[in-house]
Amino acid sequence: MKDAAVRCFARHGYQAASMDEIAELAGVSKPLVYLYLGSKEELFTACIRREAGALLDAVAAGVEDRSRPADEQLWAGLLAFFTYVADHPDAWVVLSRRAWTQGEQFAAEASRMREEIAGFVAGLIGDAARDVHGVIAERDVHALAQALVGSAESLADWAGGTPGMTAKEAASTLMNFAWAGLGNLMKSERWSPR
Amino acid sequence: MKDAAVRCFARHGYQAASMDEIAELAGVSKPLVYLYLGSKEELFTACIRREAGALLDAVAAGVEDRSRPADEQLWAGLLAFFTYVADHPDAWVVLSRRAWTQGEQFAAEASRMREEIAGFVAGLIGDAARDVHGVIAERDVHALAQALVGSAESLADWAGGTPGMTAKEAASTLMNFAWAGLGNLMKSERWSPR
Amino acid sequence: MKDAAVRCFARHGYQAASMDEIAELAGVSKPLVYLYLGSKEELFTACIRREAGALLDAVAAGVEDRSRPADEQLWAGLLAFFTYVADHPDAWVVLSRRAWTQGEQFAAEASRMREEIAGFVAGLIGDAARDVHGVIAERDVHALAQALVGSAESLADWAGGTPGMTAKEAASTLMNFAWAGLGNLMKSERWSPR
Amino acid sequence: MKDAAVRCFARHGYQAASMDEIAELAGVSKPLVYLYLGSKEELFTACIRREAGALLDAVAAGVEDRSRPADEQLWAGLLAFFTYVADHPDAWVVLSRRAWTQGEQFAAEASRMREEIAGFVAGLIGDAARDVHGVIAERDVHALAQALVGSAESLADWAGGTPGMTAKEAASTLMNFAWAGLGNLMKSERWSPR
DNA sequence: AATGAATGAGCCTTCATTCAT
DNA sequence: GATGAATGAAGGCTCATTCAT
Repeated sequence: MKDAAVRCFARHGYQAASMDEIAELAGVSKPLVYLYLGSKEELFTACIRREAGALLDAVAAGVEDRSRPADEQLWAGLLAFFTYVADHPDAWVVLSRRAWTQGEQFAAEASRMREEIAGFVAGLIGDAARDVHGVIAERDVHALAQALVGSAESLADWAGGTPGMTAKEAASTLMNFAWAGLGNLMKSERWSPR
Repeated sequence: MKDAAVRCFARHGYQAASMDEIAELAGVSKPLVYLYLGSKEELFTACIRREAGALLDAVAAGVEDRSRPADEQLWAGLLAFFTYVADHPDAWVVLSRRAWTQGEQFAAEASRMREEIAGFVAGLIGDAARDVHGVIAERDVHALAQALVGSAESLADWAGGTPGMTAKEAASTLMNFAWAGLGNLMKSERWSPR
Repeated sequence: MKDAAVRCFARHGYQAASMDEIAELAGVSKPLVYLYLGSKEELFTACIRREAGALLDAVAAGVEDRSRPADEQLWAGLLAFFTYVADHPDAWVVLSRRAWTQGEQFAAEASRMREEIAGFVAGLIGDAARDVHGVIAERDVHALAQALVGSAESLADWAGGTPGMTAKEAASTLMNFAWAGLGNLMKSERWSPR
Repeated sequence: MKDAAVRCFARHGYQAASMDEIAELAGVSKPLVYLYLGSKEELFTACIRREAGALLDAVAAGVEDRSRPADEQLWAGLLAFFTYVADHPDAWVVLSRRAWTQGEQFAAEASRMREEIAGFVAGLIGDAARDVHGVIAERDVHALAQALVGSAESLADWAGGTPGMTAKEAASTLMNFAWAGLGNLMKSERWSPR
């Protein structure tokens, strides 16, 4: 039943999705939806929470061991992320920033997940910096995490619309793109305008 | 009048924005809005088109000279982009992926702008590759462009919510993040899982 | 089970009372209510009938002997009425005119009880008239009965909301108010506009 | 438009009256009702307020001169009341206690009117008591006012359902019924159980 | 005998959209 | 050219009522 809701929300967005359609897609009557999931708001929140949890779990399961080298962790996390998103396109649509237009309360819900991922990535970047004895400002760490997460999101969207683009390929592209840049930053080899 | 519409759409999103509010904010009567801009859809499309054009113009003006070195062009473009976004937050809200309500046809409109920027970035990447006599697959070029654009979007959103974050700082962070990664890719120094 | 229904109907009125609440308050499941009492309408009708019967019985028991002098009968009846109403506020709420939702057929049900009481009162008035060899039109008898019943209802409601007002006090007030008026009417000492 | 609403509320009561029917009866579309009168609650409140005001005005106009003898004032007020009720049966249905089932907020509204009338009547009774140098407890005055108002309400309802019953007749019956009773009370000729 | 589970039907409310002026 | 006034259509939510067990 929540699956149907996620499908509808993914297709039309929160506002445009109608409870009628959700109920019909779920093959049940509307009052039943209200009986089990409460209002439309609660239903949406529940969907986001469930999907966010599943995505976080998938990534955590992929990373597996938080004591491995940072680059391996990042690689594993990216791979798990792209794989999950490829396998659950509707979930991704609901979670991605695209869906954040609707009312602050939902933004908060999905935003929490994003921040958790960004925080995890920021942790990795910090670890990596320590590994190479590099220095990097706290603020830069967060900005970089945002950039990395953003590029992952963007690539995920793009991969979703590009037939033949595998999760591994996307993860690989992003890893190459990001890791060298991060490495240089840590070694303080900064680019600067001439 | 379009300004009012952009403000409303930015504040509430497409669906939640009401024509009543737009008309009131514009200081005119509702029928006038319909007379000049047609339906709500057309109005939104027109807004997006206008704002997208302005953003593209700003970036183009920043880049200025398409014969300069690729890194300088990228830097100038990023700086122009972050500056414009900081100066026109409402426009950015409407243009950013956040506003791409599912199931609507406006996605196409904003998507066009995004693709134009991504194409420009892809061109830069190709140029840079040629400059260093590097090799890089066509598909990778596009994937990288998507990643870069995505990280720029993400950073723009994040900067919008982070007081004291200047456009220059954001551009600098992203430039450092991206340029080294691109450079390595071009030199075929790829990261690969052990 | 009917007790629960009466409580609910008294609290919320017919329309606003929900079968869910009634069933819950009765401590049984909803289908059981339907099994035993049929529809909501039938349930309400049954409640009214039961409460009306109980009220009538109480008054009849108070009057006791239909051969006593009319004033004693009236006094006894009033006292019994106010006592019963004070002791069963919910029953009174359901029976009183307040509950006669327009357009429903239950009006008939409660109305029957009211007419029975009014008829009894009318009989008393007729008896009293004969006692004093007075003359009084048939129509006047009924009008007076209505007036007396109405003032009793009104006083009952008022007493319900006035702490410290006893049944005896209410009955006494009404008896004084009514008896002299009736007496005068019977003696044809009518008030008429100057 | 409010007329239609009053008619509907009178026919079905607050809960059972539907905005659809009100709009249809008024010959306008439903949104128009909402535009002018707001929600169903506001509409009902407005109706009650209007009708209560009109009824109070009618009675006040009938009484005309507050310095006349109390019995004349009462007579004039009763006549005006019964006349108004006979001429505006729907208004009376909405105002009478029958309609008070629905939600406390409305009860308060109509109750205000009833208390105003009861207060006026109580004033008359007090005046009359002073005229005959009678003594009567404050509490009795209010109880009697309630009784009188109640009998008026009851008679009004009954007259509404009794063809050929004129307002004058009803007023006359009630005046006879009440005035002697009040007179006796003031002269302390109280009835008491043997 | 008793109930958890399910629904058809309807109501209040809103909003994009259009006439008549 | 501009608008006050009006509406068709649709959506969220509830409730009396009934099966299948």
